[in-house]
Amino acid sequence: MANSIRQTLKTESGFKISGTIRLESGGERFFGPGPLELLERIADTGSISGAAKQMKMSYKKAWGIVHNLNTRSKRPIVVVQTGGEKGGGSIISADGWKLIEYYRSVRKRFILFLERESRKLNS
Amino acid sequence: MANSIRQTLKTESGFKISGTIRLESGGERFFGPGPLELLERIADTGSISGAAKQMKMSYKKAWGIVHNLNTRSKRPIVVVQTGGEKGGGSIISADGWKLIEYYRSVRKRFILFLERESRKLNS
DNA sequence: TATCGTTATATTCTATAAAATATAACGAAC
DNA sequence: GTTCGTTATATTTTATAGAATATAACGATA
Repeated sequence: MANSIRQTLKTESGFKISGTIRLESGGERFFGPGPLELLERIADTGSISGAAKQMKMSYKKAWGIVHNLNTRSKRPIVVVQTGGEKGGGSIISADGWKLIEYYRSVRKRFILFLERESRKLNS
Repeated sequence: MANSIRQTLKTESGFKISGTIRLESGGERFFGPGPLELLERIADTGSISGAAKQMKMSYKKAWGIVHNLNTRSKRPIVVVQTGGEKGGGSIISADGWKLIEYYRSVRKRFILFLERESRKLNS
């Protein structure tokens, strides 16, 4: 492959290989970069609405993601409290944290894969 | 990580790790699974319109993809003939084929990566 | 029970994407 | 110069996604 494509790709001023990975169950998407960031910000802010605001995402959409995660897991990923002091809030469950950590670890290896491939391409 | 997430993921009836990869230049997407399939079908049918029909995609969209590939490459990926015998047609250029082969080879390694990770997860 | 900010949900509006339709240009072959 | 199926392009219509708005429920605390 040390031929005209590589040539082409290089002369096109720096091609990169990028991508995304996600978890799916039963053919349906379950978890990916979007939900990951949302969970991280829920952990930060302590609420769905706060996380949504940070991501400039509508509360409705953020709530939908959380709802989807929770209804498709047998145990909740986000523990939600409606009402109460300060009106309520949300925290990441232990399972939620494990999910986050697992996805992060796979993503880390994925990024290494991409870097290896990009190096191979530009050499 | 041999703990409750794995447990969770397994009991959720077979989690898989899936994903997509693409080539990008200058931060913009250049090539991915969609264009790959389109090019393959153009090679099969000898025309953009035939490929579009096979993919149940509008001709306009297919043409847009081809146009994008060609205008962003210094040499055409798809050689297009308008008019002529049988009205015209399109063929994949040598550069186009190299692009296809390169993407396929990266994708092959990516699939191996996904399989390895999925095995790791379910063990 | 009045207050608070959040969760929960429905509804309406808007912007974007996709589909559908239409039409012209093309050039070899007859 | 007529025909052919394709490329090329504009326009209109439709469908989908997202944003915006509104409102109720919630439950601890004062």
